[in-house]
Amino acid sequence: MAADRHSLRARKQPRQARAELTRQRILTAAAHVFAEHGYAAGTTNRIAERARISIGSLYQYYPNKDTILLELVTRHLDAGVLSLKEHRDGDRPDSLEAIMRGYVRSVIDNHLDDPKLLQVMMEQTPHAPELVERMARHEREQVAHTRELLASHPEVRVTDIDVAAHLVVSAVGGIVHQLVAAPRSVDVRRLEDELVAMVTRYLTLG
Amino acid sequence: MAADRHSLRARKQPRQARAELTRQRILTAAAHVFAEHGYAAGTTNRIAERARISIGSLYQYYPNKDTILLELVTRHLDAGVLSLKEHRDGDRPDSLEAIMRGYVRSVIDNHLDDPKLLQVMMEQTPHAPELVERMARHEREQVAHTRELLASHPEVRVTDIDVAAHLVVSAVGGIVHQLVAAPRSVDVRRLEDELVAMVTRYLTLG
DNA sequence: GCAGGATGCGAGTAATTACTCACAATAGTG
DNA sequence: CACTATTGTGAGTAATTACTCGCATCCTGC
Repeated sequence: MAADRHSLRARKQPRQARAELTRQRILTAAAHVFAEHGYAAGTTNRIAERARISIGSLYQYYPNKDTILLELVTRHLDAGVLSLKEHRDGDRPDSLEAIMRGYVRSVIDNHLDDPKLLQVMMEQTPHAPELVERMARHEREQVAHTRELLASHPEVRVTDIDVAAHLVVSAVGGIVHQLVAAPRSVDVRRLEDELVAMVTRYLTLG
Repeated sequence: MAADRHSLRARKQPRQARAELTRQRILTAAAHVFAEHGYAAGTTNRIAERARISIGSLYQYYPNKDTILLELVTRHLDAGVLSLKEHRDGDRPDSLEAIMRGYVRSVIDNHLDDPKLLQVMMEQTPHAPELVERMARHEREQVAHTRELLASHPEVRVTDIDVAAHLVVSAVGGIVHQLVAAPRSVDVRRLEDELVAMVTRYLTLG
């Protein structure tokens, strides 16, 4: 996971339809392999094998191993943002608790999808500057959005909105990641209820 | 990070004082190297070099690389438990908030000590069965202890003590890990205050 | 001071793995 | 069909790295 000088080399971009298909096959295979073996043991040869293409083809689409993970992370983040947007647009709840429930559930659903892969992404983030940057930006956006939400909602009573927004995002993210890391010893929906309750009470009783 | 058959091979145990010293040197060096390079790039040769011993000597004390990390994790967990005990025995606070403040601060202090190393430990945990087991046990103990605390404290009003204990441990652990992973963009003590407030309110207004 | 055990050494080995390159197969175009 | 650009192939390479082993050095008890 070091800086790579392969990045600069020009990669041809797909002209035929099968090229795009191969790209997708590689990503899907990589997701499986990384989830099963972790990043270090998830070798590029294994990925190619699983995708049923040759190792040479793989390197025609991705200049190095890091880039594959980077694309997986990007897609995961994009999917998360989209999911949040959908949750918000679906219904217009007025109570703060309903909003928080939507948020919490959305985050949980995103992460329970493929816990192992998510674990790998979290692991490798600190070792790739590109990933660090992307994650940091994503978090800033989350906090900013939450801040706006809190600021505009009449039920919210906290002294410092910035800190509160940060805490909410950290709490939900942190707990869900804990949940993902360890095999869940407690019912997910049950924990969701309590988490929503905790956050809501915190926000309304400042 | 696979199963290793070296583990069974007998390792001599120290007779002379310098042996124990070397052991300690290895551990200290390993902590630095893992923190700086991560686990995969933190090679045993680098550790030996930093400890100013030969690679051969290193393998006289630890049968393989995994074992070194395992010992570091063990010591960290033990230190954490000890720190918690001290916090509890130091003063006898009666308010729930004071207890929670002590707990949160203890966890934060433990983790802010060497964030990078902690990151590596968290990363590797899922890849070593021994570590998984140890961590799981540690968490069970934490939850059990918290459960007892909540059960015996008159201020606590929650419907399900088990879930509440789980949530508190997850929340504190999760948020602190988030805090450690990302460069903290918000003041630590400030976040601590709010975290304590959140948890306390949750517990007292069930 | 010496015998024997404990500790230290480090060049070398076997295995792994990211990545290359010379070439083959295939698809679009006139 | 021929011709060219695009896509696919996989044996091979260079680098890395966990770990070994035969030997040197040191310490301790007698």
